Amino acid sequence: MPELPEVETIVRNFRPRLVGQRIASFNTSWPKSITPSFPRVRSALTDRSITALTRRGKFIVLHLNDASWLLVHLRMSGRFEWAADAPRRPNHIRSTWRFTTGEKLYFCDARKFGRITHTHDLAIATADLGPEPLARNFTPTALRTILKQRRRQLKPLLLDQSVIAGLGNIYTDEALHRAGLHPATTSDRVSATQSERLHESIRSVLRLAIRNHGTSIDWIYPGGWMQKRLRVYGRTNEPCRTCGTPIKSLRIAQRGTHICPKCQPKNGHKRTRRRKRSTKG
DNA sequence: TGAATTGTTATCGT
DNA sequence: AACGATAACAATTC
Repeated sequence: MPELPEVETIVRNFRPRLVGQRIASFNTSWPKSITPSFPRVRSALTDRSITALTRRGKFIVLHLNDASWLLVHLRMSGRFEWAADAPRRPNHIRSTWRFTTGEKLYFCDARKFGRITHTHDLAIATADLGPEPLARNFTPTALRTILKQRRRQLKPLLLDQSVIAGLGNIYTDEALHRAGLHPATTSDRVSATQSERLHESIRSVLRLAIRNHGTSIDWIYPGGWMQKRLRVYGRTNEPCRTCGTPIKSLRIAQRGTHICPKCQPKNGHKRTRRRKRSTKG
């Protein structure tokens, strides 16, 4: 559930108190979530200091003082919690960091899908992630190239972390609506103008969501208010904020998908068919 | 109670 | 072979 803006918010929130801490001990009650293995990660972490906290796609990256890294992926329901900040002992604690200051950090995860990975080579660990959509090198041309290189429906293409890192179900739907594109549109049929609009939509919706500290949909991720600004996600049958047409929910690539049928027409308004056929032999 | 939820991976087909 | 579509899966909530 947490996507790029939520992960970015978490990183910003935890950075001041986490960076500089030295790990006294690390423990888990769910070793399946730890890679390469709990004993190896425990010894890699013990007595190390955290020198920086960053984000790559939906991964939280803890930089350690021996030039190794700990990657945390929240998947659906993962979250961090400082023991001292919790009014009572949190539910679903899976892993615990104890620091030399005496502070304790919990990794809580109701659904146990979250993953914690230690690596000595960050580049290898993140090798199959696509570009950061908010980075300078993610230009309109870069997106145009991505769309033309493939021939896939836009929705699963944008959800694919190896294509672009950080988009999930919410912001994919939001970006496509803002760009006026139907999620089932085939990527190589997106025009240059549409591609440029999609590029702008992706970046502006992510920036807006970060400014709003992410989307709080349910119990999983509290604290954000981007849900007030969403235009399609979770708004089935509610009026489109652009044209008033009821938002429709459909299923694309086994994912719940939300569109405005008027703002995001299936084939655009032009060319509804193509005749070209491969004649290579 | 079981349908819904998401990102990743394995598998199947072209 | 490379790519794209699809199914399965992790486990829990409401």
